[in-house]
Amino acid sequence: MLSSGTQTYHHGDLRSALLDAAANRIENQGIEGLSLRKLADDVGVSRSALYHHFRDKNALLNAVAANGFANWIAMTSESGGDESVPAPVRMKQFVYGYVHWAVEHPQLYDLMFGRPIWKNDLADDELKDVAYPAFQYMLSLITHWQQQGLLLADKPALRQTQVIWATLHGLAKLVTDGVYADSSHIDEMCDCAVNMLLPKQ
Amino acid sequence: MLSSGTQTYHHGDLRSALLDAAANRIENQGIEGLSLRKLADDVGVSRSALYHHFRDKNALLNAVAANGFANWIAMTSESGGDESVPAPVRMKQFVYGYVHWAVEHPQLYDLMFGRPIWKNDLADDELKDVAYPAFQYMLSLITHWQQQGLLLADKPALRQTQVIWATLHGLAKLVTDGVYADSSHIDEMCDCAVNMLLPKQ
DNA sequence: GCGCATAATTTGACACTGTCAAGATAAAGA
DNA sequence: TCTTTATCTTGACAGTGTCAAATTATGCGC
Repeated sequence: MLSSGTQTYHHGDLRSALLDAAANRIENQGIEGLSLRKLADDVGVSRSALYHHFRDKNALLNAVAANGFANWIAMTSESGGDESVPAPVRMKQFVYGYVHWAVEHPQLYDLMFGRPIWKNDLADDELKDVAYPAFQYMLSLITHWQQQGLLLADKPALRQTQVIWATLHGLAKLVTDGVYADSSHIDEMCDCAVNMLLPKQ
Repeated sequence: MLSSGTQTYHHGDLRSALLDAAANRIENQGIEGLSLRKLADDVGVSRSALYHHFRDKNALLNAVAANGFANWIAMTSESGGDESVPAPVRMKQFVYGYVHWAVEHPQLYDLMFGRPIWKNDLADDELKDVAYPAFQYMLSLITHWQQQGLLLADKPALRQTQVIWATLHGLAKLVTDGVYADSSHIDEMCDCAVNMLLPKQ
């Protein structure tokens, strides 16, 4: 009784059903609230059926993060690619896009850029294959800004990329974590960040 | 058989013994690796003795974070307080101090400024009482920089504080999480950040 | 269409987690 | 000394991730 297109054997496409359910639960309850057994209940399957599609809980999280990066890259290249608008405007749009995406997917953002996966060396090859190009894309984009004269000419592009990314990352995390800033002033904060990072407006 | 100064009843000062052991374990294995039962073993006490000194595991983490903030404030006011050195140098020292402290205590920094505690509203009053003054101190410090002409005069100090803090926070997290930057270039990144954030050098 | 190999799924079990209730112990106060 | 009170332990429970063995259903070769 196979209903839709590409899928594996008898229970339908369990792998992507698990991925969807996991993404949903993460979005709502956060990574902490994700239990493999509840997940199995959501999909209507036994608690250890998952292990035939993912080696680990970590492998499942990696796959969710990988999907997130694919989504993220789509959003990012959309707001950065249009060559007809002037570079400063594109930079502003990029900053807005970056922070807003993080605010709209706080838990997913946390999973993708957070300590548990990267510092503890839990990222598998599949995730690295999609995450590293994303990092590289940011580098090329900001290098491009520098070439267009938006940034300091006498500082290495890599360092400026790291600082700009740090600012975006920090804005995103402070807002999503609710530590100090709240989400009603995101745009003002983004504006201020662009103003401070562009040497001459 | 009470050995040292201020302590409660018969087992000695269990509360602070637990705090010390918890801080040690967090420093080494991270928050994820902290189990109340291992902690009890470390101190040589039963698994639920802890509940007479902390309501929860969360209450214990709050107390560790609160200690971290006390430590952090001591470090911070040390590098920012000396009025004899010029303001730009002090700012640079502050940036260095901030990022280096985070890199030296990555797990503790994560606990103090991370999502689990703040977003999920798990911070108790004791923690807020020591954390909010820390945030306020950063605001007053950066406002002071603005008054001395280091920052943009036409942008609100609060916004610039948020952006600067976001940059520091982002640098710290990117380095400690090992996402993109590694720790051998911390100083170069800090230098670059200061250069980019100061409108005229 | 039949039977076998193989993949998918389930059940049982284990070690581990945080937390609580009830009992045991030792200290403090009268 | 006796009572009270705080401290600590033991037993228990629900929940977690993970694995081995058993069960089921699917696809392929005949």
